[in-house]
Amino acid sequence: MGARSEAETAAAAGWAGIAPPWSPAAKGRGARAEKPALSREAIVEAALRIVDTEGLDAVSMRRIAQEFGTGAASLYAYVANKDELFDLVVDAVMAEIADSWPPHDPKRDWREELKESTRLGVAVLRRHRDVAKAFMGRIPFGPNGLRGVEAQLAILRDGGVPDHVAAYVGDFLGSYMVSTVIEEDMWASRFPGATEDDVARQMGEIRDYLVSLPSDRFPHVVAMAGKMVDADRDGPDRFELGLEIIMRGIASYQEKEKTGDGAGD
Amino acid sequence: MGARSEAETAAAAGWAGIAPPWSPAAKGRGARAEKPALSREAIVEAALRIVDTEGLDAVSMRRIAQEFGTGAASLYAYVANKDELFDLVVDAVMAEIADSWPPHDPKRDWREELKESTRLGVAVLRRHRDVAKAFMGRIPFGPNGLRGVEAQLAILRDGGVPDHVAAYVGDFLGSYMVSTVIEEDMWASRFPGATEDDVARQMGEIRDYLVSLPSDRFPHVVAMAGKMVDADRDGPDRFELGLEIIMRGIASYQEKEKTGDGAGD
DNA sequence: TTCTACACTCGTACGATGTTCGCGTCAAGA
DNA sequence: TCTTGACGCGAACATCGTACGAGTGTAGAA
Repeated sequence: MGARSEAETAAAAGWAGIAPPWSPAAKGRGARAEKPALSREAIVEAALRIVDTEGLDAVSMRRIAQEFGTGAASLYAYVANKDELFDLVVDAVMAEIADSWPPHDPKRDWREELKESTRLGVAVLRRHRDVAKAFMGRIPFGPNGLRGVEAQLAILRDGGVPDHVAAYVGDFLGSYMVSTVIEEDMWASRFPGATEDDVARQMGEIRDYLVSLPSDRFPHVVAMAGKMVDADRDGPDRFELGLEIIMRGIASYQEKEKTGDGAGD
Repeated sequence: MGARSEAETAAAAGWAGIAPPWSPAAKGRGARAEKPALSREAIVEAALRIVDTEGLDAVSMRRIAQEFGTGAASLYAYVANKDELFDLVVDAVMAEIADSWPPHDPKRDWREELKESTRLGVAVLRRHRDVAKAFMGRIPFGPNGLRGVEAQLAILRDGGVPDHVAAYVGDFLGSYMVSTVIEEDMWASRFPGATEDDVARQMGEIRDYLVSLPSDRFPHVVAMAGKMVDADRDGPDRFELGLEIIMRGIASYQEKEKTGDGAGD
């Protein structure tokens, strides 16, 4: 319990109905006062808020219910189970991502458009701590996920990328976004409560460990220890490098001018 | 309980010490008969065996202990906690992967070598059901993980790929392998107990759903539904396509001949 | 050979988790 | 005012990871 109003405390203690007349609870079921009433959207919002402040692992049905001053069972009237709830959370984040994208401009270079989309998407994921973990093993085919896919396909096809490549690249870039953020968050989440400095020191220790390996068996690892570990710090550079690698790879499939020739599948 | 010997059953029931003299348990601590004695390696082996037969989520400390006819508490003498155990499992799989790789041959094309490594790695991951999920958010810097990194770096650097690119590509390909297998397994794991046909039907339904979308708002998704969903079935093709995209991207960074000039970092 | 002390095993318990069941309460209709 | 039906949600269940400490077999000392 933290700072909570009397009304919330009353509701949380199960006083609904026997609350004193000056309590909002006395005004009837729907008038449960400041806290938003239970609903699918409100539950998803609350879940996302908890992700932002306490991390994905802190999201439990009880913890969400607590946000409404009630018990976990109440949530099951609006959500089938935790898995479905996470589907909704993922789609809510996909909405943020798709909303962050500028409208498709066929005159721009498709590589730049795609890069920018991916950058913006990663930015949204980063804003929500480790929500990226929830994306793993989930098909983003909710309504907002589809908006994102549609936008990506528009860029790719207008850019002259063959359909069978374009059909795959959406998933590919999605996975890349998610992996990127998960990996970035790894260091921090592995040592909960660690400060930036702690993380930096941890990475220093790992680099020292790599350097200390027998250089006859691990010559390349020893030689590259600095580049491998330090690179993890300035994530943007790594991320941009991967992005550029992917774009160049895709570009090599680009049909410079659209001939009627089908590449088959 | 499945088919188990009398000795195991006795041990499982907590009869250690009061077992009848003809029971193997009576022969003393070390002689617990057929079942391997508790040890770090044996625990990791058991965990991996459960992953293979029942999936990653079925791996609990109790379930592993059951494999030895004992309780969960006994495992903590060999393993600090479940997280460390999973580190060991991951490294054990990394050992399999690294062992599956042929020795580096500088005369071969580095792209082909790298592709083959990745293919073999994915094959190992696939063999262990959804063990790939355990790789997520884990740095593969165990002894065997390092062997793998070393091998990849050797291929890349000998191939003339600049160091700062090579340092990143190892992680990149690792993520790609893991994401690939997780995505492939997604369909199956989402509907536990589903047969191949069930999965195929599920995917058909999704394709139908995509086709049924309003084509004014989702023109590209509707047009590409077939290519997007069906492509999920023959994973190898998608996987190979991604592999080729990555290789072409990396190749664009390749220095054709090694000049003394350092690319800096 | 007997006794002592140590190291290790593992039953039990604790606090979490997701989910289900059904009691009890509230608000609308008769 | 009384009845009725819907639904909120407290309590319970099965499962999880993990800590603790009593009990056990073994090895070394006497």
